Amino acid sequence: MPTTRAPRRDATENRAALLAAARVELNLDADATLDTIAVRAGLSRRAVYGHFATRDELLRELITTGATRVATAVSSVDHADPVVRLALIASRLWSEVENIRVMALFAVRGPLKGETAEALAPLRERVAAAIAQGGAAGSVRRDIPVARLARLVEDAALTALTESAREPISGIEGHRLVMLLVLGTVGMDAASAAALIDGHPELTWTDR
Amino acid sequence: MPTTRAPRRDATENRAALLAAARVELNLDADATLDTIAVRAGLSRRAVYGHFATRDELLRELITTGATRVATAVSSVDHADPVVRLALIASRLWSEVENIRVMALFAVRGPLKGETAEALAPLRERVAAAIAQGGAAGSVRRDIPVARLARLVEDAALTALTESAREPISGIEGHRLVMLLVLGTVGMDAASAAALIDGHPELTWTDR
DNA sequence: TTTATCTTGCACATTGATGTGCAAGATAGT
DNA sequence: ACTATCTTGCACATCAATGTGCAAGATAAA
Repeated sequence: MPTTRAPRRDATENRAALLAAARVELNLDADATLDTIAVRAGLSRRAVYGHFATRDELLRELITTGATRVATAVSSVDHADPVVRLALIASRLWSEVENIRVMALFAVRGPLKGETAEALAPLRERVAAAIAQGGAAGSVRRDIPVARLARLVEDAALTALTESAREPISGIEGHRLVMLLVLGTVGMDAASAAALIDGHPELTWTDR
Repeated sequence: MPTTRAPRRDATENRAALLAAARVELNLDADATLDTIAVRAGLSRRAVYGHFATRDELLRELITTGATRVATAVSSVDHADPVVRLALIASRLWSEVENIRVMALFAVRGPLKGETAEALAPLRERVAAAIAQGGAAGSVRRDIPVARLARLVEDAALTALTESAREPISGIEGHRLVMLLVLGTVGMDAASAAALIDGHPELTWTDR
């Protein structure tokens, strides 16, 4: 009986490289080819099929791991003030820009729509909860129904992330921009939003 | 010499129907097939080629006519207060939802990127001008460079238009939502934005 | 009614991308 | 060094969508 040997190190590395390449390439072009992705990962298109049965499977993995990262990044957010909490969430999203953009992409388009939206559900819930609480406290606008405002807040964050792809933006600026847009969408004026950010050390940009 | 006869009435109607169908269908699915579009227009796929040489030509026409409509809708906007002007522009965009969405689509994606962006240039300029003026007057935030803020404002408007596709929204509400988001992005708090809208009769919703 | 104009249906060529089979070569585990 | 594991390159099958040619039929203009 031939005892199975351990998987080769380079193989697992290549698998990871493929996922990373897909993330990068899909951020550049939503219709990126398998070949494009493989080449960027330093492999041939044929080799991809040694790691993933189909293109969709690669994307599926990309999405689920991305969703996990985002979920954990956001789950650790906690703060009494719901508005600060929203800013914190925005802040975390910035650190996951590439993942978020890919997921936003497939949440709208293609056969993985359902799964992607589902994977992002926890994020939606946290945002909606913060908005509801903020509305009750009077610190968040009440002229837009909670569910809708939650979607708009997501879009606002996404806008900032997309902007960062259009024109290069530094880490600090991007980080601040996401928070500003989210707070603005929630009904806060620009000056107050800036003050709130500067008044809370946990909202300061830290590189890693 | 055979004097050419006038084009048939149904033919020109069908041409228009094709463009309309494309607009609708592309709003539902960015990757809509020529066949899908033709069927919605009540024609066969083959008939499309009697009106447009290629798929791209159909889209090109859709975009240029759309751009013209948007341009004229926005060009008539004029108001001393730059912020009100922005709200007015937002208001006009709402009346061109479908056109705008299609154009936003092709401004990012596909071979018509360049043309689409170019066709939207006048809109961009007007927004940027209003922002610059508002910044000087102190009624618009100055913590974000004008060009970038102009893009973000466009995105904010687009967000509202997209939201209207996600969940049905009445004309009045949609109209108001676009303005609210634009004003919020420009730095205004929710209450002031609402007050501004309600205080200016030219910002009132009119069905037509 | 006559006739040019449009539409249709079908067959077919083309293109671009995905997915498979297989043999030969490269590489890491043992 | 031996060998399982990966990668490669090429050929090939498949699929969906675009674009063409052509003949027969429908429809509006004259």
